[in-house]
Amino acid sequence: MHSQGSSSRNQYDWDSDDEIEVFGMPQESNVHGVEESGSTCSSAKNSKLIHHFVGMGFSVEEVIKAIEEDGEDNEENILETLLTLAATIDDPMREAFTEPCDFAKKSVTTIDISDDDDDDYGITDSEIEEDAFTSEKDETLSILVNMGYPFKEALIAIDKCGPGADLSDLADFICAAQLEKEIESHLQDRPNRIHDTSLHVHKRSRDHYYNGKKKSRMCRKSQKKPLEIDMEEIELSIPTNGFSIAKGLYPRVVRKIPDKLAGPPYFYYENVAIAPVGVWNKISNFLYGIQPEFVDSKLFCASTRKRGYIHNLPTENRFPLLPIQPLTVQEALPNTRQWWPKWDRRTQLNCLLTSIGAATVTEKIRRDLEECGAETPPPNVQDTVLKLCKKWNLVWVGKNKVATLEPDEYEMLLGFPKDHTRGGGISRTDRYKALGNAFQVDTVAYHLSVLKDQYPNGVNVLSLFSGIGGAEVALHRLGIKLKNVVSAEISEVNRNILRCWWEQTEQRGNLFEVEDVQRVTSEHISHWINRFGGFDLVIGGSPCNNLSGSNRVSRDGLEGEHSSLFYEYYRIVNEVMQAQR
DNA sequence: TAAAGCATGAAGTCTTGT
DNA sequence: ACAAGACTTCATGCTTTA
Repeated sequence: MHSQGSSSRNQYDWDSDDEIEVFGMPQESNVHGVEESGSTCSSAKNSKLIHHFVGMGFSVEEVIKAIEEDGEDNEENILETLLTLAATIDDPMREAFTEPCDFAKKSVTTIDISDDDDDDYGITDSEIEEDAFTSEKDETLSILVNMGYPFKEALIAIDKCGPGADLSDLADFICAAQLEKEIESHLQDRPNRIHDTSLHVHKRSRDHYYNGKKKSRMCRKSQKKPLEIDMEEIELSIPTNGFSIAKGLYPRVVRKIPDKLAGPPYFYYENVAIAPVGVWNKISNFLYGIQPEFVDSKLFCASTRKRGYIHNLPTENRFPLLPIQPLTVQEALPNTRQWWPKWDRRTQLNCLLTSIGAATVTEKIRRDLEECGAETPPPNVQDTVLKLCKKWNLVWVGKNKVATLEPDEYEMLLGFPKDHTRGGGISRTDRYKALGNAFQVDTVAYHLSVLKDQYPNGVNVLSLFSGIGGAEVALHRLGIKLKNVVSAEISEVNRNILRCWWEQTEQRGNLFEVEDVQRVTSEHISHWINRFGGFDLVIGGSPCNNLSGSNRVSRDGLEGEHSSLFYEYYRIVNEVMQAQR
C-alpha cells in the first residue's frame, strides 16, 4: 500500500491491476419519534388546536393567548395573530432555537500529522461545541433529554413552564402529560393492551412490543430501573418490520445486550425500517440476535426518516447534538411560512429521497390553484394538491407556488454542514442521491453520544459504506475526536466529499480510504488492529436499494444485488469482534 | 457525454370504521 | 377482531437537454 495526497490521508491500494465492481450505496440513518405530546388543555377541541399550532412551531403560551383573543372557532384568525406575534416579538429563545447549526466556529489549531506515529495525535482538549450551550433553553432541554424524556415533550414543558423552571416541575409536567395520554389511549383501545405486564417480546403483535416499551417509559419516574428483558426469553423473530413507528415512542431501548457483547468494540448498523418481510429478522439473527431499535428522524429534525439500528452501544445517558434542530418545516424553512396555506396542515416533511419531483408537478399545482381562483380552493382541489405535496415533499415558496427542496436544504435537514456536498465537480443530481442515502446526523449522533465520555482521547473507527461521511460528521459534531478512520466507500464523488470535509475541518487524525468493502481481507483488518491498537467502533449502513419501498424495479430484499452487501458488513464486524475479544 | 428531466407502482404499514 | 381504504417509501431507467 502507499499513501498519496495530503499527509493526513492514506490511500490503500489493494490490488493495483484489477477493475472494481461497482456496488455500493451508502446509507445513513435516522430516527423517529413522538407523534404527539401531552397537553394540559381541558377542552378537546382546544387541545387539538394547541397541538396543531405548537406543531407549527409556536409556543404554547402564544397559542393559548391567540385562542383567547380570537376564539377557538376561527383558526385563520388565530394563525394570523400568531404570525403577527412571531413577527413583532423578539424572542431570544425562539431565535436560539431556530438558528441554523453553526458548524464553522471551531478554532482548531493545525497540528502536523505523522503517518508513522500512531500514538501521538496531538490532540488537546477541544473547545468544540463549547459555546453551543449558550441558551438556557437548550441547556434545560439537554438536561431533560439526558434524563430520558422525549424531546418534543420536554420542549413543550419548557415552553409551558419556562426555561428557568425547576427541573422537578418540568419533569412533573411531562409525566402528567404522558400519563394523560396513556390513560386516554388505554380508554380508547383497551383490548390491545391487556398483556402489558408481560414482557414477552415474541408476541406476534407489534402493539404488544410497543406496549412493553411504553410501560417502561411511563413507569420510569416511580421505578427508576428500566424494565429488562431476559435474553433467554426472547424468540428472535421480529413480528413484522414496521414496528408501528407512528405510535410515536421515543427511542427507549428495553433490550438487553448479552454480556458477551457488551462493551467495546462497538458496532452500529443501520438500514431502512420498512424493509420487505423477514429482512430485519434475518439481519438481527446475523448480528448476534440483538433487536433493532427503530427510530424516526422526525424527532430530531423537520423531516421523517424511519430507520432501524442494531448496535451494542449503551443506551443510558444519551444526549442530543446542540443546537437542537427545528422540528417543523415552518421553522426550518422560515421563508416558506408566509406562503403556507392554512389547509396544508403539514408541519414536517416526508422522507428525503434520492430524487426530486418534476417541474410538471409544481406547474400543475400552480395551474390548478389559479384556475379555481378562490382564496381557499375547494376540498377536491385541496386534496389533489396535498397528495402531490406530500408525495414529492413540496414546500410553499409563493402564492399558489410550491417547490422541491434544494440540495442545501437537504443538507441542513440532515444535519450536515452547509455546502457539505457542494462543489468539487459534483453534479446536482449526485448531491440529491448522496444526501438521500445519507445518515440523519442528529439521530445517529444521539446514539453515538454515549461514546463521548468513554473516549476522551478519541476513537478509532471502521466506517463501512461511509457515503458522504454521516458517521464522521456526527462524531465530530459531538466533539469526539477521530484518531484513525478507515472509510470504505465505493463512490468516488462521495469519497471526495468526505476527504474535503476531513481537510476542511482540519482533522488531526488519519483518514484511510478504501474503495470496496469486498476487498477488505482478514489481513487488512489484522493490520489495522495492530497498528491502531484496535477499533472502537465499526459503523455503517449497508445499501438499501433492494429494500426500499421507493424501488419499483428491483426490490429484491436482502439477497438483492446491492443489499446483499450486508453480509460484507457482518463479515467484517465479526472479524473485528473475534479479533478484539 | 454528462447532467438534468421525467414517468414509472407495489409492498407494507397505518388509520378508520364496523 | 377484522376489513377496507389511506398513506408512505435511503429508486430505476429512459428521454431530453446542454
